[in-house]
Amino acid sequence: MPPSVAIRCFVTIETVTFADTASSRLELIGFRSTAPRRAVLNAIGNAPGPFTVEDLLSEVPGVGRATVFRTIKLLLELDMMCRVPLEDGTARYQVSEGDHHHHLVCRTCGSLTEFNDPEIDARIAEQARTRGFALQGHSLELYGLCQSCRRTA
Amino acid sequence: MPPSVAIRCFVTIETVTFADTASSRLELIGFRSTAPRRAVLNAIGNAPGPFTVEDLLSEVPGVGRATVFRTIKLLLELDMMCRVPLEDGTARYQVSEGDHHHHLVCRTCGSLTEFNDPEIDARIAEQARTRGFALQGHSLELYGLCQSCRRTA
DNA sequence: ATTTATGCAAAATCTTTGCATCAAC
DNA sequence: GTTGATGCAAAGATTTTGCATAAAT
Repeated sequence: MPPSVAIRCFVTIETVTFADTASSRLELIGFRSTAPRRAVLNAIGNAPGPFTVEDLLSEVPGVGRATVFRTIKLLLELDMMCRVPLEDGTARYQVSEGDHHHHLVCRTCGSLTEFNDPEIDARIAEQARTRGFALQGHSLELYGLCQSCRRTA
Repeated sequence: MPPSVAIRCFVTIETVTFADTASSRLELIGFRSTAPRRAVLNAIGNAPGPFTVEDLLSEVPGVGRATVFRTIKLLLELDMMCRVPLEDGTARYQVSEGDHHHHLVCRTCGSLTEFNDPEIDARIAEQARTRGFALQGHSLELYGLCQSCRRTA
């Protein structure tokens, strides 16, 4: 009988959170990892959906307003989060799922769905080119009723 | 010699101003034509380009802030003016030239150029349809440098 | 006469800033 | 020990509201 060998394999499934990723990226470019900052990043990462600044403020009771505003600004500048303008002039924030994208904004429940459309992007680039406009960015939001609100209505 | 007939023809070229048009439309739906309101409509009609609420306020010194805000809101609701959201969260206002349209927003000089693209609109409708989204409106802004700012830069 | 619109000033929002203190590196 | 980050509260900026008065129909 040949000798047997026991092989035990540990597989750790690590969920890399938004807070972790963001924190690392911030540290890389010289920002410090502080408790208040991490708290804000966690709150953002755990948000169940699009949120307002007010929402975020109430999720991090110990943290000062200024810090929350400063953190949001930081993440926006680094494209780690996106700001979605609503029709009433207010905005919602959300962690960007992919790269560049557009949004479907539900007027009833406020849900935000990201989507991409290379054809639209191409036409946009073309329109800019035609007009001698040096395109640097764009923003596209669709407003209406999401699938479930539509059924309810 | 046959009798002659003099025919004199008066042609009046009337420039119908924005203020006139808007005022009439407002009266038609039951709003009153008041001096402050007309002043605001005139200022809007005479604006050399996109303007902020602040710009408008300073153009109608005698008129109260509330009236200016209320008039803007009214015109937006009636689609007689459009609100263009900028990247910094502020907005500019402009009399809509055509029907539905999109905007090229110059990051340097702030100029706003309207454009249309049926193909983009079609793709947008298609994207909504695919997702079971009842599309009711959309907003598309392109950010970058306009032709002249681009040359200067 | 009715009823809408106005102006004012206060209130309500929303965001930024100055600065002393605290914490990270 | 340096330097960046924080919290607080005050200041700014922006928009809305209540209400007595004025003006339009």
